[in-house]
Amino acid sequence: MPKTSSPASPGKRELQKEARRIAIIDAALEEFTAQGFTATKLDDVAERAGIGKGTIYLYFDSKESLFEEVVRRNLLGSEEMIENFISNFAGNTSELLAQHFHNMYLFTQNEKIPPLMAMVLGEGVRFPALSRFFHDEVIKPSQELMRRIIRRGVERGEFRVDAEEVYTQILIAPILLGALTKLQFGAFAPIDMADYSEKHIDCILRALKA
Amino acid sequence: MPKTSSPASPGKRELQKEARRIAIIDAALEEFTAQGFTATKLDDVAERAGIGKGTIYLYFDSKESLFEEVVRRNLLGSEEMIENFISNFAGNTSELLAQHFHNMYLFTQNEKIPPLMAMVLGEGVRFPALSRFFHDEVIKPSQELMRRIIRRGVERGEFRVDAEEVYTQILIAPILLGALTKLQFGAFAPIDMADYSEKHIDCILRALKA
DNA sequence: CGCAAGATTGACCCGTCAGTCAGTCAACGC
DNA sequence: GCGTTGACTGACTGACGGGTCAATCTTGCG
Repeated sequence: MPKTSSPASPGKRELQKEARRIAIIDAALEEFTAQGFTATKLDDVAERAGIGKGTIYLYFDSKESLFEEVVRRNLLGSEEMIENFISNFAGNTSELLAQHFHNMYLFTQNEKIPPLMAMVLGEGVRFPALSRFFHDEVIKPSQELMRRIIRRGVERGEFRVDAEEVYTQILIAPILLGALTKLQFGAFAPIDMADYSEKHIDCILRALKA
Repeated sequence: MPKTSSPASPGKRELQKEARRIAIIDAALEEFTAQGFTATKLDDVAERAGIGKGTIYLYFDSKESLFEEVVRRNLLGSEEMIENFISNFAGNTSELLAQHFHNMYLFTQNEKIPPLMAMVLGEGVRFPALSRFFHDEVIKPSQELMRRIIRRGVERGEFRVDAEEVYTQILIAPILLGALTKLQFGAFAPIDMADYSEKHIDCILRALKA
């Protein structure tokens, strides 16, 4: 079988390896999100990445660890960026909150994200390690950011004093459900996400306002 | 050829058949919710139901149609009951809404329900028919009930006039996310669902109040 | 060049199940 | 009883796909 990947890259093997690793993860993302974890065949992942199946095992221990890497690389947040955004925001907290939610909606608009979330929710139960990782690395930091914003609002007297006691899940839930609904039912029951997000943010502000 | 619908006709075999059908669905529910669709072995379903695997195929065409039956039997709502409840409610709409949400929280507290929801989310993408069914039979009716309650509130001047425009998903989302969160992360990050639901209902009422 | 080290490959191995079906068993009518 | 009918069974099959590894190719270096 002729080798095709010979062109160029006289450079380091190191670079090649890292590029290949990423190519595999990207291909796996495509397949996992399209087929789900169990239904995805590593043969297909390999084909999409333009390599042989065996090669996958040079980079990952198993299908499962590949899956974890896919989640890791694609859901791991840019928390620092958001943190800076929050710290440096000058306007009032309602605007800050609205902007932050807007950003989250943008994030979930990325077509790769909802299927990934659905997978983690749907198949996560059978991967406790992944579940834990997801909670610690994605859910918890995101909750803490939310809490910081709310605290800011309370301190400035913009939000009611017991606003901090509201579970951040309650506030965020519609974003996730919106993404999942669109994924599952969008084909026959489309949602106007712009309108949806606007109404959502409006509801939240009403619920938190002093 | 034996009697079809005449009352009090024991027809031993008939009864046996219906009982067996239900036994299979119940066993399948257990296995599906514990293992997920793909990971569930029909041998295990059969063993749990106390029958041979072949028998399953006397009652269902395939693993997939068995799955659909499981969903059908367990998520199909008691809409009429709820409808009566709403129609006959005497108090103000805030109380009605609170009560209705309370009921939904109770429903999701049933330990069988969250895994089922997670399955529909996780594997639903590969079963468009199921997705559609789920939307038409579960989501849509539930949204319509919600909308009726909100309309009642608006008509009585209890809710703001544009409350009807709020997407019912936004209001319901925290229930689903709460159930899923508890399922996925409850083991290491427990939630006080009573408190959670209370805060949730409080938020909603603030968001809708006139 | 030539060759060793390392990278890649895909045919193969092997366990796993969904689904089948020939044979067994139990109920019912007579 | 006894024969017919339908329910039930579980060993079997065929497809499938995760994971392996001996063979092959590529690269870097002397």
